[in-house]
Parts: sequence; structure tokens; C-alpha cells
Amino acid sequence: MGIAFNHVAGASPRSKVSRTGARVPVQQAEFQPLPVDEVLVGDCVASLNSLPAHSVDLIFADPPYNLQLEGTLTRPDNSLVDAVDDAWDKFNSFAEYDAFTRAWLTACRRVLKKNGTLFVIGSYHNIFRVGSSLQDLGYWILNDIVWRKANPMPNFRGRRFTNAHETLIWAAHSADTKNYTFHYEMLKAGNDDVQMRSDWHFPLCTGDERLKDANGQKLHATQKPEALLARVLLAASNPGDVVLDPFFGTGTTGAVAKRLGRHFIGLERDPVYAAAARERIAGIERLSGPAVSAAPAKRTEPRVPFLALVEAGLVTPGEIVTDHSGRHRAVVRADGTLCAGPAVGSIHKIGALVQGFPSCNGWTFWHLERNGALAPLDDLRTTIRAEIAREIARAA
Amino acid sequence: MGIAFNHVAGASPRSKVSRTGARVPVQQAEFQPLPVDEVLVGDCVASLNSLPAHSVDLIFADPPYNLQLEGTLTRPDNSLVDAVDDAWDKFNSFAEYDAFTRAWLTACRRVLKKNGTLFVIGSYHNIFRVGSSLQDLGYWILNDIVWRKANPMPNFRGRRFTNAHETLIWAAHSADTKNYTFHYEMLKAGNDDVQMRSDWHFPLCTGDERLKDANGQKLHATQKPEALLARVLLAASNPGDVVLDPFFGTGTTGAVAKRLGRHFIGLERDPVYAAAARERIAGIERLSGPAVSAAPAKRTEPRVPFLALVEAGLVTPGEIVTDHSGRHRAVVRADGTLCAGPAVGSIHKIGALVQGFPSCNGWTFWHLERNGALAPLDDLRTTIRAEIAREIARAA
DNA sequence: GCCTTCATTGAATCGGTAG
DNA sequence: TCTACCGATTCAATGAAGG
Repeated sequence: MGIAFNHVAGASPRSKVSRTGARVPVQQAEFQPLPVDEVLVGDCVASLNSLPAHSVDLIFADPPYNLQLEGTLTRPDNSLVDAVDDAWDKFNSFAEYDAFTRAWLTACRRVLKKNGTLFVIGSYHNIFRVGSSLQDLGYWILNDIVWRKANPMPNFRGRRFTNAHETLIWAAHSADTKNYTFHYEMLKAGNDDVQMRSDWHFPLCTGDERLKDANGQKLHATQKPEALLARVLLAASNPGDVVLDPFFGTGTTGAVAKRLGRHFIGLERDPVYAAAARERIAGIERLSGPAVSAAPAKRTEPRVPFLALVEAGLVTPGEIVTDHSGRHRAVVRADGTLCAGPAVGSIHKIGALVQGFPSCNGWTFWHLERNGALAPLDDLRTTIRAEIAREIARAA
Repeated sequence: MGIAFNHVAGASPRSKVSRTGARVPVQQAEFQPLPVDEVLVGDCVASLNSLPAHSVDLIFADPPYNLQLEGTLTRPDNSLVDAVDDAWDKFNSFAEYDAFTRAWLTACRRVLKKNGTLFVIGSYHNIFRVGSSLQDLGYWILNDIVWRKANPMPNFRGRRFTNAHETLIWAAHSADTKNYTFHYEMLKAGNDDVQMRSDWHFPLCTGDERLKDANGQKLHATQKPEALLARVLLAASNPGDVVLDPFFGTGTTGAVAKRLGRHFIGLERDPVYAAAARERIAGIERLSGPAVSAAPAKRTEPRVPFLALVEAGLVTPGEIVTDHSGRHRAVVRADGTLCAGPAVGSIHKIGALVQGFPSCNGWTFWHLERNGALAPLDDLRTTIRAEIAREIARAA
């Protein structure tokens, strides 16, 4: 169980995790808590156990699939299929594979922040084992996601459906993890303004993106496309976050993380792969600023109480607010509440009450007459928020 | 553990399974081995255990998904989402769900023919448990298949990817099940002549197809679209086959089976669902003949030895055969073999030899000059097969 | 330089029958 | 049950080579 690290700073008991790590570049932290932007060579469970608990924001794992191939397969033109026959994909039984899976998933869960999430990719050979183990260990599945391959290898014998997809599982640390990172609005904006679905369509990793060895042969049997990793990282991490990959291989996760302004920790058993990954990542340019940061989502913008609008003089106590059609009315009170008949309460509570609904968004439900037209309270909130932003900019 | 059957004829120890059951209508069999085209009300494991072993050709299972929903969900317009909250979907733990899953999968495997296959549909809530149990019980996964929903329910909270697909697992009885039914050519022909992939695209079951109760409410929470079942049955069964569904619900499997000329056995715990299914299926018209039978695949057509072409005078001993480009040549011998230099052997052996390949399809590799153009031997074989078909027709 | 043709390749659990 | 042998089977993308 020897630890073969080239960097073990993160294992120091004196290190501590920055509470604000998410957006603060790790280099600027007082202590260097994590061996960040490096590739650690060695067994991934041992490496994980040397890292501080609850210290990484996102994990992407592409474990061995346990393909269980026998014999050789030829194409109709008699050429040989170059199958995955690497030693790292050999397991003697499902029980052995399950034990392996539980070990690395357990070690990952200790290292993952309480609000962090994990992606695992697999095929039908292994993904059901992985999914069951995830659930048994306390992870909470948020989605399963299908990578539909634009150009899969055909079924050469005509005995099955073309195996044209792989499955990713996206899981949170725990069932009660509610504040995980998910850039819903950014994904929607980049998807013709409809929400991103659980079926993704990407081509395989081929061409110049595919790393080759000195003989021009593929360096790694299962290199994943950068586009796939980019979607994962953009969806579920922020610039400055630490993304860990326990099966780093030739470093696709690290390459994409660096390009998108994230930090990575790569764990890899094979020094040849690790060296290739380091060289690859060194050639990547790190983007920063608006190119990689998610546009501010509504839910992350500063909360503005309705009272602030009254205090700012944007709404006058005694004014009448109505719904869009003018059917429902209420009076604005000086304390930032509304009254409708005998009832007094927040803009949301009163909005729900007059409609007989369990809940209501008062910001979009209630309107005021401004410039001869009805405008939702939300418009006034936008004005306030813009002022807040200007003040912050002046202060900085 | 009482058995609550309305029909137990199939449980008789004297019943036997027709060896030729696949294409012979069960009604014409000497003994009635199975309660076919009926809905058996009761616990599905008990029902399964009353059926003879290895007697059904295909199983389609849509088990409870164990959704683990808590509280209620409302849409942005405050309407209530009608979630699956039925008692049949309540389990206390993963262990309890696993025990349930193993029980019905074990009972199904006993009833499934050795060359039969099983489909299970599920979501990320349960499919990993199901897949692991399948593998542990000795089933052999052939494909996982993704049903991409054309019109999925959106994610109303904007906290996850739209859950836009469900997963089917297609598994054979055992790892050594090789001769399962799979209408590869039919699927390919119906798919613009490219092989059918593992990602399918269908709309949800809505509109007139969706069964409603007296109040106009949906009768069953999870009714599946008939198009999905039709693809399953057309791909993996033959007309006259027996298709079993252990979670029959409102009988989509039965309705599609009847329409496509298959027989069904429906197991359902709830008499209300069972009654609705019977009524639904009674209104279905059974198709037969070429509308539902797969066109004969090349690999199922009668074997014709090359000697038969020589004997029929379609090929003359001493003629020269060449490959498509004329690069390789061989001489036809009177005994239906070829010779190339000193080597003598079958059209396949000599074809493999001259190319240096381990195997070769001599029918498509070797060509003869006919009408001034090169034609593959396969064209002449087609002629012979047509004559054979005419003789059979005359004899009948 | 552009168009056509041909060869290569990608996480693959990839036969059936007669003797 | 084992052996021999018949003979069925590929899609999209990339890139090199040829015209």
C-alpha cells in the first residue's frame, strides 16, 4: 500500500481548506492545502487518502469498464478490431470489480466537499455496478446522462443494436446536498433557450485531439472528447474550483479544466500516461474572465427585500399594486408589506392568498403603473440591483 | 404466499412445451401448455412459479421505479405535478427493492426459454439496481437502450438536467445464449438502411392512446407508448411467440403483442388494471402474414452448396472465376471445388487463401463473366434458391 | 488547389450447423 | 460435447493519395 507521490504537500496535517476556495485562486491562499494542477502518480485510493477531507469541488471519474472481451473480432473487410485489452481493465469477477468500485468511490466521497458533485462515465458493462455502489455509499443521484455518439463503432456481426452511447451518472455527496453548483441558466442560454436535457450528442475523440505515440498509434485506448468534459465542467463547477480525476489517463480533464480556468488534481497509476498528460496540459492556455465564468444567474444575484424599494423611494407607501390584469389589488405599507382587505403579509404571501395558491412570486405577480403602463415589481428590483452593482464597483 | 389465479391451466404437471412453438399458433398445439393471451391477477412471482419452466420466448418488464419522491412539486404556474405516488412504488430501502428485484428476475429466468431474452425498462432511480441484479443472476446483457423522450416533463426547479430519457436493458438468459431472436435486417431496412442504434426516439404516451378513467384522469401513472413496445417485439420476437409481461398494468405489451401476431401472458396484481387491460386488448385487431413477419434474412435462407450450381449447369467445370477487380483467379472443378495453383478447396477456403485472410465468403468474393459483366456467384445462388422456392410451392 | 477515391479506425462483452 | 467448416457482417469521420 505504498504511496508513490511526486507531491504530497496536501497530505500535511497542518494544511487547511480555504472556506472561500470556490472563487479564490488557490495560489493566493495563505496555506497551500492541495497539490493543485499536478498529476500524482500512484494508486488512486492511496492518493485520495492522502488528501484533506472535503477539499475538492467536483470529481470526474472514467474508471475501467471491465469489458470482459474474449477472442478477437474482425470487420467484414477482415481487418482486426483494436479492442481494449489493457491489463488495467482486467477483473476476475463482478465481486472483485465491485470491491474496486466501492474502494475508490468511498475515498472520493471523503475528499469531496459536502456541496460537491461527482460524475462517473461507463457503459452497460460496468455502469450498473457503479450506480448501485454510489447509492449504497450514500451519494445521491441527480441525473443519469447519455452521451450519444455521433460516430460509434458499428456492430460488425449484426447480432445486437449498435452500441451507440455511454452513460454518465451525476451524483451529489449526499441526499441532503442542496447547494451544489449547477449553471442552469448558462446551459439553457447555450441551448437555444430550452433547458439542457439528459441526452448529449458528441463525436468520438479522433483526429488531432487524439494523442498518438511515437508510432502514430493511439496513446490511450479510451481517451474522451474534450467537448464532453467541457460541458461537465461548465455545468457543475466555477472558475477557480478544484476538479479531481482519479483515473486521469492522458489528462483530458486537466486540459479542459486549465482551459476553462479551473484547477485540477489528476491521479494516475501509469507514469507513461501521466507524463503525456503533463506535456499535453502544459500546451494549454488558461482562459479567464467572462469567457469562462457563468453569467450571473437570477438565484445567485443579491437578495433585495421589497422594503428596499420603498426605502429608495421607488415605491410610495399607500400605492396600489395590482396583478397583470388588474383583477387583484393590494396596498403597499411603509414596512414593505402589502395589505389586501384584513390580510397583511409579504408581496409573496399576499399574492398567493388572493389567488388561492400555496405560493406565488410577488416580484412578477404584482405590478405598478409607471409611465402610463403596468410594470412588474421585478423591473424596479432590477434598477436597485444595478445601483448595488455600481456601488460595489466604486468601492473596489 | 397464496396464488390468486383466474387461470392455472399452465401449471398442470402434464403440460408440455411444444418444441416448435416459435411459429406454431399455440391454440393448435396438442396440449395447452400456457395460459396464453390472458391476464393473470395476483402476485407476479407466485404466478411465474406456477408456469412451466423455459416456456416463454420474450419477457418485457416495466417494474416499479422506486422513485423515492418526497413532498409535492408544482410547476411555475402553480399547477400541481401529478407524480407517481402509488402504493406499488413504495419501498423502505434499497435492500428491500433489491430483494423484490431479485425475486421477480429469478422467477422470470426460470420461465424464460434458454434462447429467450428479456427487456427491462427503468430510470436512474432503479435501473442500476436492476442491472446489477440481472448480472448477478446470470443473465447476459446484450445492450442497454435509451428511450429519448420527444416531449419529456421539464425540470421545473431548474436544478438538474431535464430528465429526458429512460433506459432499457436487453439481456439474454445466459452468457452462452447465442441463438436469440434479433431481426437485424428488418430493423436496418426500416432505418434508412443503417443498423439500428441503441438510442431510440419516441414521444410519450399521450392523447387517445392514454387510457383514462371515468373522471378523465389517466388510469395508470406510467403507461408506456405502444411504439416502444412495437420496436421491442418486432426486434426480438417472431409471430406466434409468447411474450410475458410480469407488470402488465393496463396491458400495452398485450395490445401490441396481439396486433403484431404474438401471444402474450400478462401478470398484474391490481384487478382494476387487469380489467382495463382485457377490455383494451379485446378491441385490438390481430394482424398476420407479411405485415408482421420479418422478411427472410440471408442467414436463415436454405443452404445451397456450390456444387448445386455446377450440377444445374449454371457454372461449367473449367470456367475461370475472379475477384471483383480481376486480381485473383481460380478454376472451377467438376466436384464443386476451386483450384488456384496447387491448392484445391471450397470457394470459401480458396478465397481466403488467395487473400491471405483467415476466412472469406466465396459467394460474394468470386465473380463470373455473365452477359459481358462480372457477376458474383451469389447472383447465381439467388437463381437456384428461387427455383427451390417454386418447387416447394408446387409440392404444397 | 479542388474533387474523388480509398484506406483506416473507434470502450465490442458481435454464429450456426452438420457430423 | 467437440470439431470442422460454411459463410454472414460496418457507420461516420479522418486523412492520404490520386487525378
